[in-house]
Amino acid sequence: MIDQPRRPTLVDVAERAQVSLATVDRVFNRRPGVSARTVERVEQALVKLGYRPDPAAVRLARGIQFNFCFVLPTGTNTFMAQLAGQVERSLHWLDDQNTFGDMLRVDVFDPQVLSETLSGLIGRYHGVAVVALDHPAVRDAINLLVESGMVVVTLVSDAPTSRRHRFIGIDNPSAGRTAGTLLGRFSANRRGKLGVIAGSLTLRDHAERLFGFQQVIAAEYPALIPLPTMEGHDDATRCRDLTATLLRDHADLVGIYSIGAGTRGIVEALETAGKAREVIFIGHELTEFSRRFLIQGSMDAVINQDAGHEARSAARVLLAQCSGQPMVDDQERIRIDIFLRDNLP
Amino acid sequence: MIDQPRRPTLVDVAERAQVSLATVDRVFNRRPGVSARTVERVEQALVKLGYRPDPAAVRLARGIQFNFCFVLPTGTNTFMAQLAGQVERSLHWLDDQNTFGDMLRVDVFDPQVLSETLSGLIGRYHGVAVVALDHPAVRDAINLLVESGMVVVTLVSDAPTSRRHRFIGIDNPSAGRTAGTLLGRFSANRRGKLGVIAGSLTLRDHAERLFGFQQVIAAEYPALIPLPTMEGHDDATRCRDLTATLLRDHADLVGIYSIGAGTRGIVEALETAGKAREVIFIGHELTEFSRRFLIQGSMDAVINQDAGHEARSAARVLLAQCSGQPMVDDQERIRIDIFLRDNLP
DNA sequence: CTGTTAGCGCGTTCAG
DNA sequence: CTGAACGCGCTAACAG
Repeated sequence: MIDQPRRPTLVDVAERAQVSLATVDRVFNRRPGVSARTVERVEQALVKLGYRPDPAAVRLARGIQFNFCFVLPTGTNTFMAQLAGQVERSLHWLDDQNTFGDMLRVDVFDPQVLSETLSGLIGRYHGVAVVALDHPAVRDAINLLVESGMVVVTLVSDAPTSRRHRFIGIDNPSAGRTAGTLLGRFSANRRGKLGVIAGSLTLRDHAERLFGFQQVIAAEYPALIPLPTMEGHDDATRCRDLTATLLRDHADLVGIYSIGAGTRGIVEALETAGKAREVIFIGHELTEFSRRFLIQGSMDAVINQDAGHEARSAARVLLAQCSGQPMVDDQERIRIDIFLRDNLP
Repeated sequence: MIDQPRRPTLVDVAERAQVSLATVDRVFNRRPGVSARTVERVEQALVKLGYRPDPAAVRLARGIQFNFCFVLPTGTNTFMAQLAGQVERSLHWLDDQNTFGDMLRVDVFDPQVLSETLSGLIGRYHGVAVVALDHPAVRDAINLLVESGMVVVTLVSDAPTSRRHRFIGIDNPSAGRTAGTLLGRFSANRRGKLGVIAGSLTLRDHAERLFGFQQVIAAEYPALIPLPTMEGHDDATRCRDLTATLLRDHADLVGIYSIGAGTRGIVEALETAGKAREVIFIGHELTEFSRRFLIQGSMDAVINQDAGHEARSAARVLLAQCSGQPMVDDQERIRIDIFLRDNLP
């Protein structure tokens, strides 16, 4: 290939500034012990040559290694299983960056268990990514980690009042509004009730989605009346029964918004009642099931957060924070994906 | 931090296999000149220790440098400007990977110019990312590059019959179907005409979107009749005039699908006619304009491809192909984003 | 066939 | 205050 204009190295800069390699290094890394005059000369050479350190060489020379820990919920929720799988893959990637990662699975729904688990991590890792819970005990535990100098990011579910460095996940009120708009527009001016099934309203993200949803429906679609929100505890069987009740009690049911998991149960009930096409159904997270439901028409839209993206992003952000590198903000923003039958990946 | 179980190095493997560093290297990199017995021993040690090469060290030692070229269209189309900006940023990233990138802007709509430009790249780069055109001359030029040993990826617009290594962009027929479904469902069972404005139907991606769109409308929404497709040449003024004509001639216009650029003009005409709310309008690409139109309600949905994602993906894919590294397929799949007012980033 | 050795670009002692 | 020298993990000549 044609002339490779070899990128300038510290040696090049040293030559140009008529000093030694070590001196240039000291100036570049803002270490003390260099006379003002020399600093001046070196800095000139630095900018003149447009020096930029070779990240590979830096990593090699510094021999830096980090330890990260991913704390995920136990349980067999399809989305969390997906997330765990993707985190697993990110761990391999981290390995190549000379960083070791562990994955812990705990009952994040129990604030005590979660906060104790987190506290136990102090001093053992440089960074922690945790599917959090907005609870005082958890917040304190996170703050403890941060104060001890660790980098903490919350993943999927935030603890906004804590001092975590960053939240990696979607904007849940917006996700709820998105569901509301889709349901409203898909309803084709029909008039009637809306069923809303959450996992548990004590979960902040579910509560936030509900809020956004109700906001839009109330403001834009007065013909649609949301029924009291039910809690399906992310359980398919339970959701199925709730849906069956819904269908029995409300002949004018226009649509259902499922805020959490349990999608399978809802579709089952809809199909049993022969209303899978008639009732508009919107839920969260693209899984093998919701994917199938979209294709066969029993679901109308799926709001999704990309588990792979979230896992990779968490790994990248932790690494960037720990090693003081910049990051591409744009790349780390988790989108609120809308999937219809037509744009499935 | 706690015990860092230092990752095994080639030296560790060498010790364990009772051979020298060089021998291990030969075995690991499948180079000739090692006796079968030794190979055996070394491989055992390799797997036993779970050896994985340190990418940073490899890059440093190999001193590999690549030259990439990004070929983008000239013209001031907002999306292409976005793409160019994102490519610019990717070039910086590539720089850190010790890879130099150039960006060329040519009139890709002229097959001759494009194919000659491409042919001129032979031997000057290791990899090329090009916003292509499905034309025999272009296809031949791409094949020429590939045959000369270069890695070629098409970006945003494909040349599917060429031997490019990969296409980085969205599935356009699906994008068209997505627009069709949204328009159909948003139409709330209204009955009437649909305006369709493309940039130019000689552009493969526009033709593909149109195909998908019509497919869905014909099959699922018989109450909606697409009018003959018009060509706005991605020009706002022209699109405005076309839209004005459309509104004048068809009182029963239910919606408009804009396949290419020129969104601004369409909204202008809609607002002049006081029909911005009444007529459903769906278009492509999220820009500062379409963003505003979504918020103010003159657009109902935007189908988007993430220019930043595409630029980064092209860079990563080229690098991975050239250096023989694996890539995360999942991460390189460009999504068909749907944006409503509610889920704007 | 196998081992020794000199770098790659940078960080980090340790002398001067 | 400054410079020389070694090492990080790996590759690639060059010996043996």
